[in-house]
Amino acid sequence: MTGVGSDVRASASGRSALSKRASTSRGEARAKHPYQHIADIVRERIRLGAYRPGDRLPSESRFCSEFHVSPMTLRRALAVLVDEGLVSTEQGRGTFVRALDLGVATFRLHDLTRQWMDDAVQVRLLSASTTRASARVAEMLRLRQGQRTVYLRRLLMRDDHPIVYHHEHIVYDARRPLVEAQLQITSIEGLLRSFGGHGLHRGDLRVFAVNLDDKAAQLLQEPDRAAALCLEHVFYELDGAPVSWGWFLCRADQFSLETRLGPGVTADDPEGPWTR
Amino acid sequence: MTGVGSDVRASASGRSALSKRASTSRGEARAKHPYQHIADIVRERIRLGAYRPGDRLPSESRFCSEFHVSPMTLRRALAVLVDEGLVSTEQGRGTFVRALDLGVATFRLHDLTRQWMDDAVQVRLLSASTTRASARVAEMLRLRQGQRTVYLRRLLMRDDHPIVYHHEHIVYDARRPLVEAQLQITSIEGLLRSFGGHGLHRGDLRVFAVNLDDKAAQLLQEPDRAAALCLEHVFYELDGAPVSWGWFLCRADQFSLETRLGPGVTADDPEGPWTR
DNA sequence: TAGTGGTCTAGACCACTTA
DNA sequence: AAGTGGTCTAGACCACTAG
Repeated sequence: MTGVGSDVRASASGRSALSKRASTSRGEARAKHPYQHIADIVRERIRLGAYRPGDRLPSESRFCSEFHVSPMTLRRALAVLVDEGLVSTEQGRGTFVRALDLGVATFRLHDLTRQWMDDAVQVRLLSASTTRASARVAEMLRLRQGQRTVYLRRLLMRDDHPIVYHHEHIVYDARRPLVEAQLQITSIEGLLRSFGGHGLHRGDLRVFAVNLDDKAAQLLQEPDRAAALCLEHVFYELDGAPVSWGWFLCRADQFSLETRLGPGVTADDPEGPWTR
Repeated sequence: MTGVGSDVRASASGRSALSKRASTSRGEARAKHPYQHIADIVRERIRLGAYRPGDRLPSESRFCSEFHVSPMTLRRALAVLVDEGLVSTEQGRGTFVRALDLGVATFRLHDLTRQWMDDAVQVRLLSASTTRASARVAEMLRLRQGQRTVYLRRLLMRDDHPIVYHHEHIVYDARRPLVEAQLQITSIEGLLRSFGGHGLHRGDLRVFAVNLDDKAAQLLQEPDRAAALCLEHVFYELDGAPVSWGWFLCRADQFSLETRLGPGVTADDPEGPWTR
């Protein structure tokens, strides 16, 4: 298939008079841009072991010659692989295939949230009350102890089963309709959007494991002290003042963060059936 | 400070005869590349609210005029902000400031591993034995039940306190010195590198919360059923065959994944002290 | 049709590494 | 000094969106 593949331009875009874009004539085979095509080829070579971890790749100028593209385009292609964590570059030395390294893995919170972005998921407001900031809340929201805050508790349900328990302390500010707006929320989209929708501008997030206390366990229909994934958040206003501090407690059996290291499988090529 | 800042070139590199690089003469003030400088300026404008969530940014050509750089350079600058999740681009429509969105947050595993990459952390091999694959192990490693595997258990200690418990099933293969090499490992660097060092090429990772069973709890000196952050891994050979399946069980009080949403604070500007 | 972002060219000079 | 990656230019054409 993609195999050797020199002269990328001929098979993709390029302004070379012939071929505005390959095969738009029959609407098949999504045309690839040269940089994507090159990235795919090099990734495939890494996957197949033509370039092995620690190896230095051919220099950029060599690649330019091989693929008949300009330096900028070749560079763009390599940037894709750098971005994927597959290779790393060192000025003056070269571009190297990275060995498997746990450290470079990244997880997207999207993987978590899309699990509760389902339409079947409903938001149930458990309680909403104004309170006086405890010492801890005051510290997190940079208030003086005893100042007014609003305390919200919500339960996210799917098919009448609880999956996430959320609670949150919000600085009380009569000028801002933040709280009123939050009380209206009954959908997940609304909940997630609400954080960004009202002047909130920055946030700090933290994911860790917790044991559910008896109240939370009961709400989530889990055994007492069951483990849960906790997503803690603090949101800030434009001027840097914290306005919200809260936690999403996610049932451990429903939520995880996943990712892949190394060259992914680009196309078909189902890489197995493996049974030794 | 960075403020308005038109004509980025004059204050940074550029080939404009004058100024090879600003202020190399007294070795102060790390010179910025134009694209970095522009990204900083635009990020600052977002942070200060000059461009607000949902707003369309000036078009690329306008920015080019303002900063006196070429389209490619301007584009590079915006790419930085796209990468940070601060703005998003839509072909034919424009570039927009993103509202706060939980979904786009990313966590780096590096944040986890650097917490145990400390020199003070030691690796203790608890046991190493050849076993026959159970149904579950066989399924994960794509073996037939009863085939030979190696089972390793390790404890990571800091200051004589256990922080991570790792165990792992490895396909037994006399040709490969993988297991032998793993047995030698006494440092963290060695452990993390070992995954990449022996032909392993790809991996799937998963992070979730678990309750420690009594053995694990005892080893980690935690109460029974304490919550822990579990990092599960499966590593594959070049040809796609799985060779290792294991878990890092991390004490919940020692490990978390953290990240920030929205425009970070670029330079000084300590954005506080906040007490209302 | 005008305006926007997306890609690409064919060079150039720079900073860094290695011999 | 030679070779490598890093940045930049001053345009060009394309695909997409919206009036």
